[in-house]
Amino acid sequence: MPAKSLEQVVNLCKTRGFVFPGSAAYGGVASFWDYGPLGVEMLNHVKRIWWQESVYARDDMEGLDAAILMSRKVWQHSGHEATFTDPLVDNRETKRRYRLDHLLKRQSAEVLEAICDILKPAPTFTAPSRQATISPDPEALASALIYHYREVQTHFSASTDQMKSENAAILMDVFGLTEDEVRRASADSPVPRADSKMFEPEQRDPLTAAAVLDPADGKPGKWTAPRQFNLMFVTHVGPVEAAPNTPEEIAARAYLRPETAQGIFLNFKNVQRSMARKVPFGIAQMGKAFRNEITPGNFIFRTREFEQMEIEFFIKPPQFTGEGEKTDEQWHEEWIDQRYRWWLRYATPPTAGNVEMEEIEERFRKRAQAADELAHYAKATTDIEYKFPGSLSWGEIEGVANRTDFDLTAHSGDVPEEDLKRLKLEPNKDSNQTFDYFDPDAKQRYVPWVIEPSAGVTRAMLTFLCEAYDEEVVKEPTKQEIDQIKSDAAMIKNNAEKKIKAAEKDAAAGKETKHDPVQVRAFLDQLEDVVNRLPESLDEVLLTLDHPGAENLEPVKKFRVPTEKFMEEVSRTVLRLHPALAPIKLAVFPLKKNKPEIVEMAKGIKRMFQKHFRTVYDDSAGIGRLYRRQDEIGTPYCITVDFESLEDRTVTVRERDTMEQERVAIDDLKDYLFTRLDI
RNA sequence: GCGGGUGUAGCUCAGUGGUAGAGCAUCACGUUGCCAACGUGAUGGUCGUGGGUUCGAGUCCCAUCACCCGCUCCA
Repeated sequence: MPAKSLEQVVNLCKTRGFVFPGSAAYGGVASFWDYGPLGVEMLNHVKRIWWQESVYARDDMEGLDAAILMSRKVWQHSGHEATFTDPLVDNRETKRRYRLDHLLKRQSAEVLEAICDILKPAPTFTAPSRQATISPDPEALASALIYHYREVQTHFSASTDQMKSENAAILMDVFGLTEDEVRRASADSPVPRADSKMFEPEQRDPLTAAAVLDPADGKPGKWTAPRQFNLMFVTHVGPVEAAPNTPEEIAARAYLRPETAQGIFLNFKNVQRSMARKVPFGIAQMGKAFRNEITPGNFIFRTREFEQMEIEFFIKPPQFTGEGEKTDEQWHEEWIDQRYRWWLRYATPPTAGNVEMEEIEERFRKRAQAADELAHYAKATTDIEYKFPGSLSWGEIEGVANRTDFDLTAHSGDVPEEDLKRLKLEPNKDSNQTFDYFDPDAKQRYVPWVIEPSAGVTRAMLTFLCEAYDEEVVKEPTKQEIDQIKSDAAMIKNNAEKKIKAAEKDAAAGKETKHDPVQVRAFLDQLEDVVNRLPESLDEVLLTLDHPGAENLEPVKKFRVPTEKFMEEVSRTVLRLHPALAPIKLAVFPLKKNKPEIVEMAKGIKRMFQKHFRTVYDDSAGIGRLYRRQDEIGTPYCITVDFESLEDRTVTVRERDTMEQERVAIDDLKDYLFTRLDI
């Protein structure tokens, strides 16, 4: 059974040294996490099994590690600078937030025309070239609106004016520019400053004036101005600090890469030539990537700093594929399948039976993205998703995209007109290379197409942790103990019923209520369901107490402590990780720590293995507790040295999932463990 | 950014204006012949931060910071 709530996994991670909140001493920074001693082991294992399968096990792959910082031009031509920004608007009435272009797509033609009518006479669009940009096409209209609102804000916002004059002062003082040069440098304000009558009232807020409807309630919203969210982290190359938006600052600007893929595209020819590769072949890369996510969260599921494992697999374009050769669509399918099997293989411990394997498979699925979900570069994308516990539920863990020849063409300097048109690209005047390939077999020159399987390392770790987490009942609870829980639950119910009545009475009298009757009722229903299914549902009892409706109920508080203690007695927490993923592979214990010969022998066995994989020695508790501790962090094997060991040089090897023990000679240990750990 | 919630020991939390607590964890000593045993003791806190009310504030008031959940998304 996998984790029932994300909370369980988060707690385990924090207490057992997998993941710690970042910068905790200073109150923490949302979305940044530090990986502890066990976390770093596991991340390394995830990366290792991926690299082994993606690079070593194949004949058609090479590796790469490109720089995190690249020329800003890379991101201009890849489309990220223009597309990796989301203009968002809020409805002050419904408190809903939308992406502007998505919102416009859901408006009627009349509304879109109304917006155009408002924009056309506005001073923002008086220039003929600007006038042409106004059209009822949602995407074009979105960018026109963003530009328009920014101009409006520039003219009415005091703080913006102030910032502008400060910037101007710095430019003049420090860089010695004239007033005229400052005006030209400041590309953000092509419209001269005017008095407040410059914009008609409806021109100040076209979205609200044109009665743009909120899809949530179908009524016209009270909209905020669209704000641009650039999802890329900006930094500067060079130690000189320049004032914002000055030419010096803009020239030094760089982005932390939002994906590792572009580094591969730029090195396509380097790798192909130096390794004498023929298409089809692929390049794999792992590394950190950074995205200023608007909403990070769900623990390490979506973070602003994360690590990717990406493959760009270069294939023949469809128009050149001959008889019997795989098409782009077939290659796409093959990679989806390949990657899906990888996820399943490492989510399944070797001890799993057929029933377990089927259950695991049900929590992984492939999902083809709909046309309107696709990224700007993709022809088709299929996501591999995992059913995470709790509200997170189905979440993407890998995307396998058909990126066509978009990226390689976008970075090429010399591209035929028809290809630019087909890919909706502008000619690239910055690049001095053409990323094409001469196919010696077909005797043709072409820009390869690309299939991209792209997964997150940290997200993979979360996936495997959630899937491996189990709270197993190991000691059959007595009927008496079950009855105790039942009677406690009955008491909670009694008390809660009273609180519900009181709350309803207060609510009727217009008074503030301490309890939300609906929530409390929902909690009671859940509790009843769990109690009815006892003892099978034993592991759900404590989780139920976290229900929002259980808050502020006295009997619940009293119930929690003894129940927690009871649960600790009858159950064990075990991470059923695939051995390849387990942070610690082996733990060695002495049965008696005050018998020096036993201790010495145990430490000797630890030394035998520690250079091969992470091995620990522990004698700080009774043998039962030592086993449980290792179960909790997924250590697949424990070795115990006892009195018999001193006589015949055999030890007890205990397996994590089955808790079965086997007597193994010390001399056979290496064989025994290496085969089972697949090392 | 908006709405809601939470900040007390390493963790989970109790503390309803009057001496800062419990369980777990950690450490030491003793005991312990294979699945979260026991005994004794110890370590650990400017109660998120700043201000106010009060004889007295963890508790009431104001401000502020941080984190969590929801909204946009996606590896």
